[in-house]
Amino acid sequence: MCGRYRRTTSEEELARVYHIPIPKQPDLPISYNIAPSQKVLTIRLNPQSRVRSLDALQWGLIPYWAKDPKVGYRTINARAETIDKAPSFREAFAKRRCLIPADGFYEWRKTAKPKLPFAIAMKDGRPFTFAGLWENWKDPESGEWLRTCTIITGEPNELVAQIHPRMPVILPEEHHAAWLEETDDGNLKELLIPYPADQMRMWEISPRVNTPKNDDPSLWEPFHSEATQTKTDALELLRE
DNA sequence: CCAGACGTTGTT
DNA sequence: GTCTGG
DNA sequence: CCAGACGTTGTT
DNA sequence: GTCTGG
Repeated sequence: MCGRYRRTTSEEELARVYHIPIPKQPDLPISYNIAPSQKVLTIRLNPQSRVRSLDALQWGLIPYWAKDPKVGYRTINARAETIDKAPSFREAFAKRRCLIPADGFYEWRKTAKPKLPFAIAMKDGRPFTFAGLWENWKDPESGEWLRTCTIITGEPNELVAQIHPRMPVILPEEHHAAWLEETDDGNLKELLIPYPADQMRMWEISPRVNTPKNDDPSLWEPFHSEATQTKTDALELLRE
């Protein structure tokens, strides 16, 4: 699902676009290939000060009651369909929601052999935000606090459905304020729907993206594998 | 009662 | 096959 | 998400 | 922490 994405918009620019004052900044580097377990840039709302902030959280949510932080390896995504029931996510869904800025994400078409990676982004190239949840977890051994997050996934739109049965939930700006509140008006689950396909584009990219060690702008370049050069159905994928 | 799970993906 | 690391 | 490891003993 | 299974 959503296990890899790109964020090359600076923190300064994101702060401007999403109305975030920046007394302090996480100073996370931009990346063309962000992977689970890494620290990722998030937007949260301080319920006391009513101010939005940019924060670095580790990707892979660890519930506060977990005994072992390794559960974070399996909680990089939360299913929208069950997010209000799943023990690992329901409390975070009720009280600890966040936004995760990106300007593209990657999905693999696995019905082909070998699997083929694709990039998905907005047609206008602007950044957007995934719907996310966050948690604090205290390491019982060291007493250290770990701050973690997860990206919510749901049904794909018609564009992404061509290659993959799931996609991350992207929230339009009109819903940011409600999502970031500490309270739930009871309708938040209704926001977790596929982002309109007509505003997005998708293209095949090089399998160099497969390893997060490769982290450079060339990952964004269109690429045509032998499989897509020879298979009619794959070529149709690339048509608008 | 205690023990054990608590998650997602995709399955050509 | 399953888990860890990035 | 994918890639890569997956083990033990005993310690210059 | 809370729920399910035995």
